Amino acid sequence: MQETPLSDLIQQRIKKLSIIRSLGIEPYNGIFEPSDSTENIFKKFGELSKEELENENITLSVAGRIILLRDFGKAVFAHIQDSKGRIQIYLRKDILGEKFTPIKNLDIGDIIGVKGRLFRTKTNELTIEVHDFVFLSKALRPLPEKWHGLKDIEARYRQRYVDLIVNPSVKETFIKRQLIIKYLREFLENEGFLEVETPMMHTIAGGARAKPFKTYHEALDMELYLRIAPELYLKRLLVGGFERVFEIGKNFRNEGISTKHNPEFTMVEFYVAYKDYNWLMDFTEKLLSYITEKLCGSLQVKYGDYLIDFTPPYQRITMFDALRKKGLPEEAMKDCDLALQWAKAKGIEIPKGSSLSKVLDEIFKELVEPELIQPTFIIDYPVELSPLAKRKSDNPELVERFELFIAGREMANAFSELNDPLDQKDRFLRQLEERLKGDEEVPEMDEDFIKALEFGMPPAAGEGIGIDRLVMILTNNQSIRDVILFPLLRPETK
RNA sequence: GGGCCGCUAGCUCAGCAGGCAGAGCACCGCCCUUUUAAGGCGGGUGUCGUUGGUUCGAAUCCAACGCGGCUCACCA
Repeated sequence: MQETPLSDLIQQRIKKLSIIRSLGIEPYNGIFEPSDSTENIFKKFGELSKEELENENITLSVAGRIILLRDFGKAVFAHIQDSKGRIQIYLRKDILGEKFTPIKNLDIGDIIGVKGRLFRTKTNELTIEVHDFVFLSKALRPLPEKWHGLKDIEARYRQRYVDLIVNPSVKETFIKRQLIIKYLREFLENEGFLEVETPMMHTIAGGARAKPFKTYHEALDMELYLRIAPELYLKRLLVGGFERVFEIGKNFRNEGISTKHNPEFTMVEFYVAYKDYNWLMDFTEKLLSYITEKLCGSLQVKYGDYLIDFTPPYQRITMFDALRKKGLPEEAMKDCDLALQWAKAKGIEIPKGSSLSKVLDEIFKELVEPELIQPTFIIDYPVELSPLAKRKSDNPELVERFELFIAGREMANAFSELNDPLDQKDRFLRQLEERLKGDEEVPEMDEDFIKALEFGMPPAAGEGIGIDRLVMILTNNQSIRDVILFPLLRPETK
C-alpha cells in the first residue's frame, strides 16, 4: 500500500498534536465520564433564567466533539456535539490559567470533556463556563464546512462517519430506522410471535426467485449460497410446531443496484399457523398503523409529494380487476397471444417466450404498480407466479396471495402457505423445467423442504416486508442507500 | 449492461466562445475576555478524476478508462 501524501492541513494538526504532547498532555489517553448529555442539560436546565442559573450555581460535565470554534484571544467560545445534541462552552484564560495554553491548539473535530458552571450569555444562550477540561481525541483531518456540510453523495456513503457528524438529519434517519424495527419486533412479540434465526448460508438458494451470491466452505469443500429468502426454513419451523415465528435479517440478491435495490437488504418474514391471507391483510394493517403511529405520532406521513395515509382499511383489489380497470379485455386475460398484442399496442415490452401469467404480470407492473400510491393490497395472483402459495379453493389457477404497494412500490408479499407436499413437489418440478431451459434464477429442488411438508405443516399464512423500503417511506428518503448505513459501492481507485 | 449528467483547494461551488487556476467557509500569522455563519488586518495551501490526442498553448476541445448520480433494462 502506498501512503497517500498528507495534506498540509493534516501536517498542521500533527504539529499541534506534538505541541500538546510537549505540554505534558496525552490527547488520546484521557478518560472522562460526563455527568450529563447535552440533551439532559437542556431538559433539566433549559427553562432556567439567567438569574436562576446564577443563584443555583450548577456544576456539570459533558463530553463531545468540537464543531464550532470562535477564538477571542483570551477567551474562546465553542460548540461541542454529543450523540443527541450540542451545547456552547466558554473558556476563559483568567479562569483556566495555565490550562488555557493547550486550548490554542484545539481544532474543530477534536473530542474533549469539559467540567464547569452553567450560565447564560448576553444573548441568552445556555453555556458552560469551563473550569477544567480533558483532551479525549485529537482530530487530524478537518471536518467539512460548517455551513454547507457534506453534500457529495459518494463521499457521504463512503465516509458515512463524516456524514453522521455533520448532517444531523442522517443520524435521525438511522435512529428512526432502529425505532421502526423495535416497534415491529414489539408488535410481533405482543402478538405471540417467537423471533428465530435461520441460516444465511444455504446449500440451495430457495424461497424466492433471484440470482444468489456464491461462497465456499473450505473444510467441507462445499459451495454455499448466501440466502435469498428465509422462507423455506421458517416453514420448517411451522412443521416443527412453532405456530408464530418471525425473523428479521439480511437477504442477499445478486442483482442490479438501484434506488430501490441494494444487494443486501433487510426483510422481516413472519408466519402464523391456522390463519390465511385474509387474516394476514387485517394483521398487516394493524402492524403498519402501529409502527407508523408510534414513530410519527400520526397515520399520515409525508413522502415526497405524496401524503401517505396508513389508516386502515387499505384498498383490496384482485390483480385481474386492476388489469380490467386499465382496459385489458376479458379475452386477453385468458389468451397469451391476445394479451401480448394488447401489451405491444400499449408500448409495453415483454420478454420473449413469456407465458400468459408473465405477460399479465408485466402489464400490471407497467400500468398498475406506479399508480398504487396509498397502501393497497393486490390479491389473487396466478399460481404460476407463486409456487409456494396455496391455491384458491374456487379457482385452482389462482393463489391466495397479496402484495402490498405503497408509493408505487412493492412493500410486502404474502400468501396462504401451500402445505400440500405433492402439489409443492409438482410445482418445484415444473419450475425445474424452466431451470433446464437456462433460467438461473429458478431454485434447485429442495428435497428436504418437501420431506418436511410430508410430515405435515399446519395451514398457515406468511408474509415478508422489505424493511429498507418501509424505512424509506417513513423517513421520507428517495434512495435505499439513504436508509442503509454503508451501501455497497465499488472500491475507490487511486 | 444502455442513455444522460457530474468529478476543480479540506468542504461548498465558480471558471469551460482554448491564453498566468478563483470565491466563501476551513486553514496559517497578528489583534481582540459574553461571541454565535463573531469581527479586523495579512497569507492560496491545487496531480482541475486518470491516461492519451488535437493545439504555439488544454481545467476548458476530442477519445478511452475510473468512480459516482439519475434513468432505462434487470428484479417472485
